[in-house]
Amino acid sequence: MPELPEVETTLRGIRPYLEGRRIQELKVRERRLRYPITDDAEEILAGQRMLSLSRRGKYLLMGLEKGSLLIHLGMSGSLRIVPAATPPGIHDHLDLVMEDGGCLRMRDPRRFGLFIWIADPPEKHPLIRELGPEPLEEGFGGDYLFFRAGNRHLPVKAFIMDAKVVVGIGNIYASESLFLAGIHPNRPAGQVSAALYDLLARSIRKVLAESITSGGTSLRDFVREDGNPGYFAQQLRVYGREGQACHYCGSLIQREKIGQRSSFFCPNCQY
DNA sequence: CCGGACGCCTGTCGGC
DNA sequence: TGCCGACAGGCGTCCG
Repeated sequence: MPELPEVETTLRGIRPYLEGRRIQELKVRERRLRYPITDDAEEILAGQRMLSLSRRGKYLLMGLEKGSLLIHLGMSGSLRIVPAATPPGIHDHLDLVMEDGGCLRMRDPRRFGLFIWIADPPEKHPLIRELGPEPLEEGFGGDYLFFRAGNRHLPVKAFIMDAKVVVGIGNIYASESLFLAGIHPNRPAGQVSAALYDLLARSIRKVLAESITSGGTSLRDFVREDGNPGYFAQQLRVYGREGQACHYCGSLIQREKIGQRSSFFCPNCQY
């Protein structure tokens, strides 16, 4: 569920409560996430100072005095800052209690999320090592996408959702970006022109930046660190709007499965 | 190597 | 009211 804007929103929200502070203890109520939380995690984390927080794609990285925490929110995960005494709800799987009484609480009903400690630098970790460029940073643009697309036949929507190509774009923002660029999500990646990839790269940046400004998209699960929703759902142009009028031409927005994922597009504006 | 299908989990919603 | 299938923001693995 959380894509780059939701993870970025979460990062900005939790950073002031964590950066430079010392971890008092890790409390785990459910160890079975995507990878099980190992039995030594509590011992490793207790007493360590959190030196830095950052984001890589949809991963959150927390640099500690020794090693790092690697966190992913999967489909349904969220992180909130709560007073340590707040009773946990269902699916509140763990608390990272800080020495000042603040507490980072992870909720994840579907348990596709990840919370692991790693000893080596994160950029060497297999989950991070192969990731493509950040879409909002240098190194990402139309010429890069055009080059990577080569003669590939997969739908362009699946192509931009591949984290090895570019990180952070999930099902919502893929549909939104392709609408802005006027590209049909089912077009083979290798049959999109360099000029259109330039437009697509700009559209991706625009959509992600807009959403970050709005605090991300809340459809069902996503909440910000203070429990409030993000408001970008109100600005979605096609996602979730099947059967409704295209804001630009009035045609009815269609939904189609592409790569087992629902995709939304305007049949008139996108080709 | 590439692309598509599937599985991992729980919750919600709509139709019958 | 209850049941059942479809679907949900991600991603790794397997297979042809």
